[in-house]
Amino acid sequence: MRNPSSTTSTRSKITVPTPCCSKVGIKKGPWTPEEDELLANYIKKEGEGRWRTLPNRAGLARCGKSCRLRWMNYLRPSVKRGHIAPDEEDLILRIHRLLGNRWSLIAGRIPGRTDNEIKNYWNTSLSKKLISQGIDPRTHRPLKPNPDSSEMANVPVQNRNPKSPPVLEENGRVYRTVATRVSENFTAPPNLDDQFPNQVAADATEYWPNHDGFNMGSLQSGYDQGKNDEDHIEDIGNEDTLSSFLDSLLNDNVFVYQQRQQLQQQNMFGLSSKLVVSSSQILSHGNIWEAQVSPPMAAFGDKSVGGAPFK
DNA sequence: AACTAGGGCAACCGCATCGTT
DNA sequence: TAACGATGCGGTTGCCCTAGT
Repeated sequence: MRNPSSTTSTRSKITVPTPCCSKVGIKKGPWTPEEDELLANYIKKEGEGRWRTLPNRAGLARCGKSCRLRWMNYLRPSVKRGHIAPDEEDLILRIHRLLGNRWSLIAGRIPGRTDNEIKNYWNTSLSKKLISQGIDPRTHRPLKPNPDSSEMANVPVQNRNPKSPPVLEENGRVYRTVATRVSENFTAPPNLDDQFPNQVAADATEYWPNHDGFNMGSLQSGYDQGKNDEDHIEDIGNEDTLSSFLDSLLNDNVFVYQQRQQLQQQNMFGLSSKLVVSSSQILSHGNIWEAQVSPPMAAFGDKSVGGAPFK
């Protein structure tokens, strides 16, 4: 569930029952083949949407939410069912490490898979597999903390630096810390891949080389090196930028900062996509940069009407 | 064969968010 | 600006199946 502190709402806090869930005479429980057929035929003819009134129009004694869920998770032609392939599993692991339990976002990057399916797979299979490998499925870090950093092992990355501010929301935009120089001297990291072959390196010990495309100059334009300990904020762009950003992360690339100009232009339009990446240390110009993008509690790609922004 | 425990998965539920009025 | 409606998301529940005893 969302972290209540991650967002603010102007809505009344009075809980209003979702109308379609409180109706009498609404059928619950497993769907029958007949119901499936009714729903599928109706959507094929009329299209998706207007879920609230769809049951009546389709002749179903279900609530709109139930119809939507059934369609999205089961009946949609694009839904791929069955065994999750190893490459899909690897992708889930990598994205989950970056995003946390953002199932819809993870599903959005795995064609044919639904958020529900991935969530179930995670809860029933992957998390156990990680635990058996000695990895905390929540943090993607070793379950047995390193004695050198035992106190920090379970501390969210964002909170390790007491000076790190929380995610900021201002003027309808969302900001998060981008980079903090944490070390002048680079020391080769241990290779966790040997220990945890199914995991990308735990971010606490992840060091990224200065890949092509990492434009330090443009980074510095958002970060004043004269204020090493200060935090810096960077607005996040739209879903295209986010998508390419995620791609770059998944490919073990570093931020594509040359898109910064484009980002700034996009931000002029008030786009407020929120980006979550666990802290990663980026080697650049002899320094290790700790990218402190919003932690999973932040509202990465928060839902919006008309479809999840990054699906 | 009967019972029990555990896993897998579909579906439900509560609530956040956004657009509209 | 607030209220409302519609939609989407993530956590949780509960049913069904299977393996073990």
